[in-house]
Amino acid sequence: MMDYNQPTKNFQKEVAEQCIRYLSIDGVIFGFHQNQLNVLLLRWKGTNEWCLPGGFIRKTESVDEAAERVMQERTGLNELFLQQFHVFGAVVRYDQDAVWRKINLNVDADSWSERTISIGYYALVEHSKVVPTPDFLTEECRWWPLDEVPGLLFDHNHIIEVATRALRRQLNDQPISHLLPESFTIPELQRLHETILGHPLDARNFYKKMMASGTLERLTERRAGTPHKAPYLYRFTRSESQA
Amino acid sequence: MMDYNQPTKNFQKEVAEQCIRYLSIDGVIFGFHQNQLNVLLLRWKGTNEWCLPGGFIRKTESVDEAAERVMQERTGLNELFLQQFHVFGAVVRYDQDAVWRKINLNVDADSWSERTISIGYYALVEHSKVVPTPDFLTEECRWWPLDEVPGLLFDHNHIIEVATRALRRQLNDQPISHLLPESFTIPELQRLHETILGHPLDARNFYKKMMASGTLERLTERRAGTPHKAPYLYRFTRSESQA
DNA sequence: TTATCTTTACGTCAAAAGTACGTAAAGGTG
DNA sequence: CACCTTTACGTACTTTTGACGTAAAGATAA
Repeated sequence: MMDYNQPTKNFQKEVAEQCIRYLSIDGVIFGFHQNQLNVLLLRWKGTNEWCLPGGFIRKTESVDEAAERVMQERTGLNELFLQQFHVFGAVVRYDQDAVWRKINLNVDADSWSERTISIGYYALVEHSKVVPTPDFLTEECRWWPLDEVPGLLFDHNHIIEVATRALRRQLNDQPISHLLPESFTIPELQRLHETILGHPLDARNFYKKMMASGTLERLTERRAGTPHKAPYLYRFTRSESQA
Repeated sequence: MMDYNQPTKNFQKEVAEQCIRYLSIDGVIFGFHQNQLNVLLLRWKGTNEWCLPGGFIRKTESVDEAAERVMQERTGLNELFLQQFHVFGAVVRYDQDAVWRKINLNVDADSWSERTISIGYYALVEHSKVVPTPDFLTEECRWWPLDEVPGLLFDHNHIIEVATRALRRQLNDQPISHLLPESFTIPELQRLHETILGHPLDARNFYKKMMASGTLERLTERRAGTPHKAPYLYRFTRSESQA
């Protein structure tokens, strides 16, 4: 069992034994809530410093499995849509000394302060279903609106930027369904697209385009409780591979 | 200096000391010749087995630099268009025993038969400028037409497939210029597009589309020596980021 | 009760992009 | 020099995209 009084030491030992050195996973977990894109961040133990969820790859698991495991642990979700989007492989990715100081880590220079190559994954999840769960190096896990994300540890702001660009590109190719609940209204879907693309869309044209795409199925129910005309609920027809 | 009588042993030692274990680069170098897409392959020393160019990442270089170095060594080119396209991270990527037998390698089980995660890059190069150069594990380096590629070592056939799909996707987004010489005719460009896409295009419509793209500049010369009407030469106006 | 306002769920129309196909001129070959 | 292929255009039609119109639904205010 992990000795939580000496987490760092044990962690280093575990990584060295079970995991592939130099190589890690960083995950950008996107959620959509109150018409905003959110990402799940972790606060480092005993500090006010935030970072992305991540982890090392065990020698016995595939890279995809490692990403899935890490994301599952932080979200409590069994299934999630995951996409590999970039390898961050610069020799100096960030100011290591500055980061070690920020997180009060006394580093064993031989084993821990070496460069790390990181494989970036993004996940699209249903915001309301996530149970944010810190890992043993962090003491808080919560959603941050994408445009309020603070200065993060490591090069994690940069990773979020690249992930966001990749997500935007994906939106052009295929419908993005995993960020919304099973059923949703067209205006809600429009807000999602607007948020990802970063600019407003014409409601009439958006409606037309979605109808023409053939990926949506109208339900008989409508969304009640709105101050105006009750919109129909829709769901994606999960035929092909979708996001 | 490398001892070429004991290449494998020294290679293993070098890798262990200078390079990042478990992690390698695999490169799919595309060229275009005689209306066919070609890839550069290497024949393993003393065998009739072919594989992709590749190599390990040195501790002192970035992943991109490693890819560039490996590709430069195999092609003799200083500048080449490189694109990271996928990480191959399965625990078992191919039948290791079978491969070791094929290449007559006696493997030190502790250090060399471990899994390797590979970062896939593809390169687009001007076919005629390449000087195919084997590395010290191989004794032949040459172009293979994409549709005549034999069964390769490791999972390299799979990697080529994924790279080809990525290249096809890229063609939709941006013009692909690096596969052609500085100046070329529209029909030559059309053959390239047809080859990448895998289906014929209408010459009239292709011409119109290319003219409308605004990325081409017509030269005053024409291509002489053709049995028919001499076509104009064009070149890409290298304004934005192009492939 | 009824006018008003916002939102939804459609529709219209024109510009732009994509697709099918026509053709004259260029440059060989028999 | 007739003939054939290829280039370098052009025309016409269809599909997609984008700007904008509007009636019905549902709440709120007078």
